[in-house]
This record gives sequence, structure tokens and C-alpha cells, in this order.
Amino acid sequence: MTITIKELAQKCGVSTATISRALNDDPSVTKDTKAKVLAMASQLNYKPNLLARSFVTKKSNIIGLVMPDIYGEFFMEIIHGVDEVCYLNKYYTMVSSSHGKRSTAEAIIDFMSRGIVGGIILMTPAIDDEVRKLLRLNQLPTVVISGKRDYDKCDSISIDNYNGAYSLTDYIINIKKIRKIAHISGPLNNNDAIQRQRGYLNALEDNGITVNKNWLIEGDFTTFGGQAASVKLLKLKERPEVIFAGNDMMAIGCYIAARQLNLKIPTDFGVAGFDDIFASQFLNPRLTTLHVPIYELGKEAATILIKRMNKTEKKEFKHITVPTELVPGGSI
Amino acid sequence: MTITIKELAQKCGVSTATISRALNDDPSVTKDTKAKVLAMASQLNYKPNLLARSFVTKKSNIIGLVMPDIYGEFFMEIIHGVDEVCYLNKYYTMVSSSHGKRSTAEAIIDFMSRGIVGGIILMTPAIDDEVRKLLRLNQLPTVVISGKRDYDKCDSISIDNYNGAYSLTDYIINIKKIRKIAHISGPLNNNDAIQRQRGYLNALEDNGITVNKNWLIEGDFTTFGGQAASVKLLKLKERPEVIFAGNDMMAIGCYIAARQLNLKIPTDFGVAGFDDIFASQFLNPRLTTLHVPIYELGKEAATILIKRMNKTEKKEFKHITVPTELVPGGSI
DNA sequence: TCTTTACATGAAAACGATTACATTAAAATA
DNA sequence: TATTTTAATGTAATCGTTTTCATGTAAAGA
Repeated sequence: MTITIKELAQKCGVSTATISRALNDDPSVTKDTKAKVLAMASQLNYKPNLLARSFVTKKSNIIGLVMPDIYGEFFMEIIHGVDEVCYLNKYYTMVSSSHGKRSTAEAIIDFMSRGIVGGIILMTPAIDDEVRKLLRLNQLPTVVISGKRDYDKCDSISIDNYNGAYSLTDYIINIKKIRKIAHISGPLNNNDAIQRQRGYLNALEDNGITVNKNWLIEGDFTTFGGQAASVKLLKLKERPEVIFAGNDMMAIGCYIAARQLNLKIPTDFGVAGFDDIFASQFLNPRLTTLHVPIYELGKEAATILIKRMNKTEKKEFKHITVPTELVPGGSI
Repeated sequence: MTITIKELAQKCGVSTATISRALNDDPSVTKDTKAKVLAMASQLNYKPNLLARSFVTKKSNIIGLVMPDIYGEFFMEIIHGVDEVCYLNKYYTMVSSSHGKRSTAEAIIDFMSRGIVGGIILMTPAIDDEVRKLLRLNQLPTVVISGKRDYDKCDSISIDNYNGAYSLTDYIINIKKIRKIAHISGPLNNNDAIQRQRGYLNALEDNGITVNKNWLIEGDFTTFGGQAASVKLLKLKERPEVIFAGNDMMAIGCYIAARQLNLKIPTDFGVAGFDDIFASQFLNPRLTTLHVPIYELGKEAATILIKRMNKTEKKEFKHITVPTELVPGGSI
């Protein structure tokens, strides 16, 4: 039995307007009235109906989190970070994925046009034209989390895929003194994948290494894809000494391939990954990879968005690039 | 620029009532009008404001998912399952955790009293008195996902922890012919932990094995706790031949302990877990554990809840127990 | 042809909050 | 003391949708 503002007003002997003002800390209401209202409100357990409030103010303190798929560690960490910040600011988190069945655009439209959410965090591997168009005529504050900074009409956060991949490749070449490095990239319609591959290629070039075309394979970011690509690489006449997988999932595929072909890591060949997912630390030997601070990324996105929703942020859009961190394991 | 029902009504030359009826498939509106309205609605890209609708109907197609903490695979799989079903039924998923800072009860109250959500999925390791009281005077449809069926005034789904643990212990005794089995339980204020321990103990008893008190340790469901407990067990004068960890995270701790003490799994000692988390399949050797269909559990919970919210479910509350499945690995 | 019934649509209230504007009472000024 | 200013509160409109009740028109029955 939830109580409404009218009933509370009656109990307090004041009008609903005064109640509303008292609860929203309006300076025009006296200390005494405010105290009386607050006391009665807490006694009767009154909580303003958020639906009604959002409806009339045209503002919603619900954040819509749009992701390609609600699955895997990456998404969990993002949700975790977003939810944490939302909670601290009395905001709510609503999740939505495109479920492989609809486009990201549809998911966004749904949120934008229905008045439920007051802001959007959009996580996407790449911004296509449809989404770009939507964002342009979008009235809702939005923060984009992406593999690359490729849209600047709203706040954005991206992972420094390029420098991460570059530094890891450079580490293999100059610290580990290994020059025969293969790369299994992610799908090349994915910006994370593209930037990581670019980092790898440029590091090779800068160190005067010509790319062996057979050692550059396009994978799909899955364990199975990584395994297949690894087997292909390891059966070549000229075998690479290290396989740099575009993400940890594919790196795990390398481990499986090693077992399958009865090869030892790192003695027979080395493996490197990208992401530093939870499972990586339990691989034997521990995977050498790049840590991506995903949880912090989610927190940052939510923080920026909430400021924007509160209009406490200045007009210019923020574009943040978060660095990755090398995690040396025993796999190289 | 979202369009409202009034503007749409004007464009169509009918009243807002007719629009509403046409869009909600009311039988009293003629085919022709309905067609006209639908055509115009899709042309103008009209989508009813869900806030306004929920506000007036006092029904919300938003599901509140309350969990102790939004972290780890378990929660991700639940969210994944819930979101999937929500999407298919045009429902929305709102997540909320107690963030270690507030009680589950507060999270529920927040959802119940603010009118945002129309139903609740409550995931909790144990229902305390406060929550029990809340559920009793709760008007919102609720589905409880718990480690044990311990509240029957609403729909509930629980994992068959007891039989899972029993069957795994029995498997170790009668198939693997090992009788020296230790158990690292989860925290004993957690129903999952309690039921799993009970399954282990009863299986021992039924096979005529007396429990060695030193081999029964209360852990905390974390990797680190599992490691510490394992080290303790492995340093005993009389060492167990198999350590049955209350969950996979602690089982991973056993692997770490093995490396630390320079012992080999399964030759020096065996390990078993519970949950079949993602990382378990990549442990070397693969962990013997019990698969818990968490994703399906989330889907089931959402399905029941939505039926309840639509009032298409009959009065009696459902109580479902989902079985676990033995996953034999190489760790025993 | 006139009355009754059924059917399609419209007018208007309702939901619970916020807020612009009006009102009253008290304080400040002349 | 009379008038103006200010401060606190109340009145009522508003948001976008659904829904009850009223209304008008066409079909059915007498």
C-alpha cells in the first residue's frame, strides 16, 4: 500500500506543492515545515512515484546501457562499473542488448523514443551510419564506449588498442628478443580488432621486420577461432615463435591447439593475448597479455553521463582514451 | 522530436481514445480505422511514451533484478537469461545490487515503492527475516532464485545443490574408488553452501564413511580462500586424496595451492568443484565439477515472472528445482 | 416506418508528481 | 500608521496515456 503525495499532504495539513518543495529541498519552504514534512514522510514511508515524477519533469534518472550482447566478462565488468556509479548517484541501470537479432540502432531507438531513460551508454565495436545518424538527431545525453574514437558529437571513451598492441609487440621484439611473431586479429569490421592489428603491424615495421603474410590471420575473437588459426600457423613450414592473439579468448584457443598438437608453451612457441580476462590468470603458464581496465571504463562512462544529465558538465564533449597495461606472464 | 498521441490523433482525424484503442488492438475499433492509425503511426514513427502508459495503467513492463552483487559469471549468466526473455516479450530489465553497502531489503523496497518496476526477480543466497517480511506485504509479483526452497509465498527457483553435491561425492567414492575426500564449504550463512555440504556429508554417511573433522573446512567461495584451505589440507599428516571445493572459484584455489606446493593434479591429489564456470574448462587438467544451468535459470525466472505479471499464470506458486549435471574432467 | 439494439467513436476524467501563478501574511519602509 | 516589499504557501494547470461513460449512427426487429 504505497502512499501518494496527496495523502501525505493531508496528513501534514499542507498542500501537495509544499510537500513537493520540501522534499526537493526548495529554499522557499521554512525549516519547520520542511522538518514536519520530512518526519511525516519517513514515518509513513512515503517515496515519490518515480514514474509520475519522470513523466512530468521529462527527466529520467534511468540510464540505458546498450550493448551488442549481454554476454562475457567484458560486458559484466561494464555493467558492474555502471551500476556502481548509478547506485551512488541514485540512478538506475537498465540493460539492453541487440540480441544478435536486431541492430544496435533499434535498441537505441527503443530507448530514445519511449521516454524511459534519461541518458544512454552505448557500447559498440563500431559505429555504423545508421547509428551515427541516430546520435546526430538524438536529444538524450549519450556516452559512447568504443574501440576507436570515431564519433565526436558526444562524449566518448575508448581503449587505447593501438598503443597497447604496439607496446606488447615491441616488448616481444626488444625484451624477449623474438622477431618471428604471428598475429591472429579479430574480425576486421571491429574497431578494436583493426586498431590492435595496426599496432602490431607498425611495431614490426618500426623494428625493421617485414610482415610474413602467412602469419597474419583474421580470426573471430572466439576460442574456437583462435584454436583453428593457431593450428594453421603451427603447421606451417616456417612456424612463428610467438602467436599474438587479438584477444584472450583466442589466446586460450592457442593453448588448446598446443595441447592438441602436443606442443609446449613457451618452449615450443609463445602466446600473447589482449584483454586480461579472468581466466587468463589461471592458464598454465599464465598468459602474457594486456590488461584493459573495463570496470573503471564503465564507471567513467556512467560518471560522465550523469554529469551530463545533471547539466553540470560544460558543453564541449569529452573524449577519453584509456591506456592498457602490460601483464607479463610465462607464456612467452 | 518525439510525437505524442494527440498529434497523431489530429493527423488521423480521430480522437486519442481511438488511437489508444487501435494501438492496443481493442476489438471495438474497425479494421479500416485500425489500419489507418497503424499506418500513420509507423509513418510518423510514433511510439507510446512508456512512462505515461505505466503511470496511468499502474503496470510496468520493467523487471527489477535484485542481486547481492553484480559481479562474477553467475550474475552475468542470470542477467543474460533474464534479458533474453525480456527482450522477446518486450519487457525491460533493470538491474540493482546491494553493493555490499546496503541490505537486499533496501534494494527491494526501492523497487517496490517507486513504481518503476512491475515485477521483481530476487537472487539471494538466503532470505532473512527482513526480506521475508517485505515479500509478505509485497504487492509486486516476485520470483526468488535461491540456494534452497525456503519461502513459498511466491514463485521460486532453486538449484538442486544437495543432490548435486551428493552425486558428485558418490561418484568419487564409487566410480573413482576414492574414500578420502575433504570438503571446503562455502560460508555457512549461505544456503547454497549449506546444501552442498549436506550433500557431501550424507553421501559419505550412506557409503559408511566417517567424516574426518580436519577435512571439513569452511571457506568463503573465493579463489584465495580455496587456496588457503587447500594448503591447510595438503599439509596435514593425513592428507585427503580428493578435495571437493564448494564452488569452482575455490577449486581454482586448489590448483594454485598445488602449484605452490609443487604437487600434481590428479596424481598427488584430486580436485572437484561446483558451478562449472567458464574458466574451469581451461584448467589443466580440466576440472571435474557440476554444471549449473544458470542461463536457463535466469530465463525460467523471467518467463514465470512475465506470466505472473500478465496474470496468465494460475494462482498457486511454482517451486522449481533445477538439477545440476556432472562434468567429469581430468582432475580426479 | 418507428423503435430497439449493437456498434464505433468521442469527450472528459484520472493517474501522481511538478511548477507557474495567485494569494496571503508578515516584515520592512515611508 | 499606511504602504510597499518579501516570504511562505496554496491553487490549478500540466504532462501522455488509458478508460469510463456518453453519444451518435447504422442495423435489426416490430
